[in-house]
Amino acid sequence: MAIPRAAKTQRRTRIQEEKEERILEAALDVFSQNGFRGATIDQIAEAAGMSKPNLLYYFRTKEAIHRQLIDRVLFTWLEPLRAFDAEGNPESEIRSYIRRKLEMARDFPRESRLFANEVLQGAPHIEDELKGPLKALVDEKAEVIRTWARSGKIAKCDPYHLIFSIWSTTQHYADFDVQVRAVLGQNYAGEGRFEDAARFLEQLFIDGLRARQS
Amino acid sequence: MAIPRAAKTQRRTRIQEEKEERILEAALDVFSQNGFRGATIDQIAEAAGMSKPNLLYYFRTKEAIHRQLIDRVLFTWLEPLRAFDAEGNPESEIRSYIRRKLEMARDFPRESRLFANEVLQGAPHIEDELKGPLKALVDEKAEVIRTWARSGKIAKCDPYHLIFSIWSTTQHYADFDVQVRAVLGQNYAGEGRFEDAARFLEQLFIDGLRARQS
DNA sequence: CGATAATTTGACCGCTTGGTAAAACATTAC
DNA sequence: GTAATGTTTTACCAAGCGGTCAAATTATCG
Repeated sequence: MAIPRAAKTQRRTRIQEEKEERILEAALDVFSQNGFRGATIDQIAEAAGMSKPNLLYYFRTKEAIHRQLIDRVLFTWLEPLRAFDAEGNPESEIRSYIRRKLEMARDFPRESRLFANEVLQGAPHIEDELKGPLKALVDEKAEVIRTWARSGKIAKCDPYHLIFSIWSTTQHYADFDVQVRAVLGQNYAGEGRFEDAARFLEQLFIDGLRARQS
Repeated sequence: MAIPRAAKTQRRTRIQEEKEERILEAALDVFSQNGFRGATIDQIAEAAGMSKPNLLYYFRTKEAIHRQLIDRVLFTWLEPLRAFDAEGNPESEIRSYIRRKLEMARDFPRESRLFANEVLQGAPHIEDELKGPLKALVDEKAEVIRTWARSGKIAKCDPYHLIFSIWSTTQHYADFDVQVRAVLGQNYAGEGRFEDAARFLEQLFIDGLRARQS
């Protein structure tokens, strides 16, 4: 009798732990490439090397898999912003924020695309998280930036749009990877593009935000 | 007898013209919100106010609708970059390019999202266009930028990443609109965000690219 | 008008999809 | 060992999907 699925007992078995991980890993592949509606349970099951009903034994619905993935990603995705330190040196804080975000785009492109897919399609599953925790965190860091600007450490600028522009420029290398590769062409498209991007973006933001007297 | 669908005669009737337009308009809504796989013909037909078989009388397959939409968008989407003038003043050229791209994000967000959806999911339908015409155009304009940099009119920088960063920052306001609204909150989220964005981005890029002696 | 071509509809098909039921099989605890 | 629990499989279903077909309807033109 196994009516209640894999969650009746509080303790998760070794098998549960391992299989759920495999499913999430496979689902990340599939969701990030096809979006929620475009992904099928069969695809995920095959990628995870198990049958569809077996997968559904661990996650009752497609949405359940997606939700858990999104929750994870959302958390780690904001890590770099959380690390933004009000006490640190503005220039080096911004510089290392850009660098960290770029590293994430390079090392976790699937996570970035999962998130992009979700937001692009109207964020039907995470509107609350965006309006709640995300907004709160951004508000907090925006205040830090505003303080820096007021004390003349960086140029006066709208902190929200500054954050948006760092998000968009860095995530571009994950979300629009195909386009970036197509434009740069074979010759250029080694992983070196991330270093070139880092150099360019650091120059742009640091020089663009350098405090001016005018 | 109407065996060959709406294309046998070279001359397109008034009805054809009008219905096809209505279908494409509806399809833009649906595709841009759900991506290709996520969109259904029924949805598009309903949005266009006609029955599914009727829609399929004008476009034989779902892909045919999508392809035509993509072709259109791709063309108009590159218009601002094409307008980039080698003879013009670098600062004002860059400034107006940013402004135009932002206007497009504001006025044609569905087109932007259609494109983003496509690229995000690996650009299965437009890889050739990216590697061909798009790359060619970017290569050309990159050379212009490089010339400006060499002659000291703007700071030395990687022209490709400069273009990427303008694309990403401006399109962000269309593609990630939900997130932008969520973060800015009710108070801020009037259309004024585009003006704030324009101010910020112009400042960032102009100051970030101002020629330096160092 | 009448004929011919263009358009629209309703019924339908085969396939894929998310999800279920129940029984077979494996593991663990005593 | 054996009983209880946890896991996996096989067979299946109802709904949704892209698309077809033939008949019905409407527009066009001489």
